[in-house]
Amino acid sequence: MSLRNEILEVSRDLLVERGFGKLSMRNIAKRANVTATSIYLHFDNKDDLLLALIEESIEHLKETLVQEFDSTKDFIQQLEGLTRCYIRFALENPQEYEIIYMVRPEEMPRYPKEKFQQIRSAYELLAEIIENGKREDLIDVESPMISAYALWAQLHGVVSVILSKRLDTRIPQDEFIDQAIENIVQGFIIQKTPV
Amino acid sequence: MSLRNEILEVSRDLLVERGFGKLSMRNIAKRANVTATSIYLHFDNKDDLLLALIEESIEHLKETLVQEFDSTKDFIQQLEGLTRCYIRFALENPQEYEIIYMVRPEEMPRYPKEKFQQIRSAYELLAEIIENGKREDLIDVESPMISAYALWAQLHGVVSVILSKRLDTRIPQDEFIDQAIENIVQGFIIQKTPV
DNA sequence: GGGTTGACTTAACAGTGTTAACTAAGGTGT
DNA sequence: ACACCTTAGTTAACACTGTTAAGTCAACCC
Repeated sequence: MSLRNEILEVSRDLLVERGFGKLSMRNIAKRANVTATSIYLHFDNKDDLLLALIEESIEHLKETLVQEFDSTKDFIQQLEGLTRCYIRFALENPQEYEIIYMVRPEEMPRYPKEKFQQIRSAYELLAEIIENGKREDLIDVESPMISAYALWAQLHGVVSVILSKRLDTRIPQDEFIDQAIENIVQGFIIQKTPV
Repeated sequence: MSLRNEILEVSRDLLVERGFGKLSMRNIAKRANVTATSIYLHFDNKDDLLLALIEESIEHLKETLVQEFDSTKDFIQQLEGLTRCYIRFALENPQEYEIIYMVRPEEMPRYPKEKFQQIRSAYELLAEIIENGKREDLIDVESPMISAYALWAQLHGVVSVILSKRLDTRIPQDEFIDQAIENIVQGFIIQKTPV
């Protein structure tokens, strides 16, 4: 196996094992049985390596969502299914989710913004569903793109509150998730039947 | 002025000026005209200093929300007012908001969880409003606490997407915020009038 | 066989948080 | 007055971090 892939694999392992904070060039190198500088032969710098990991994780998330998607279900079921799937992915792969959304574009000035906006590909599926819902006149949204973004932002909030362990200990996580999903989905479909 | 306050002030300035990432003990010390080790005479460690900054920022956020709160308005207006105010605070004080929610409890194992859960005090106002809404039978929520948390999580998601510059450049920020707030608030009040 | 290329290492720089040991000043007790 | 202790600060160092310049060593090419 090429050293590049070895590095990626080791990095992935270390990320899952010890978390983002402990992911250092020297740690990675040590486990790959090379020196830290060798990594620079295959990646421009740490950001570049992280970006490669991020892209892998995005792909993973995307696959998971696509796999879950069931076009035979009705609109609301599709929406709820995807939101549930999204949250499930994040909880089952916390480190992967974190690396996708914790690494901040502004702290990686060397890398083109497009790379980061590519991340939104995860939300494109949402946009598609919403677009369909609009076409079939099931919801009444002005801009499916903005709506999809808003939906995704809310989802991300729910996930990040859980992952960063900010949830009040008195609150059962499952109930919180159910409540949040209900709010999010309901907030969406209300627009067809205004009060 | 005591050195402790001087350090806090300098830290606050540096945080706002250069951001969280550039906030180092040596930088702070240099601007306060002391050595880095002097900081340790007044704070246990960097986490301790950060926590002091966080508490200040929480207080600021809390004050801003309380000031905005207008009990004469009706339930929905109260809800929308507070969500708007929350988002406005975050956009006007990005560094303060970030330090509140970006510093992660798990990366500060030395500090008691309660300190971090105290952060939820910001959401207590939300819980109160919801509680009132329930009492006056304006909404039908099972648990006001869980609902308040869900609401806050959604809000946080919207804010963090904007602050981390993840918003698609084609999407006007204001429209995104309006759409998100509408979704969030609507998702809430629907529960009184189920479809 | 000499030259070039590629993969890798060593050594170093500048930065980080943190600690142990030290200094200097001021106040207190006798 | 003098010894003592506390307070507030320092210097020097440790163990990390990302990153770079320079060097090594083997394999391949002509």
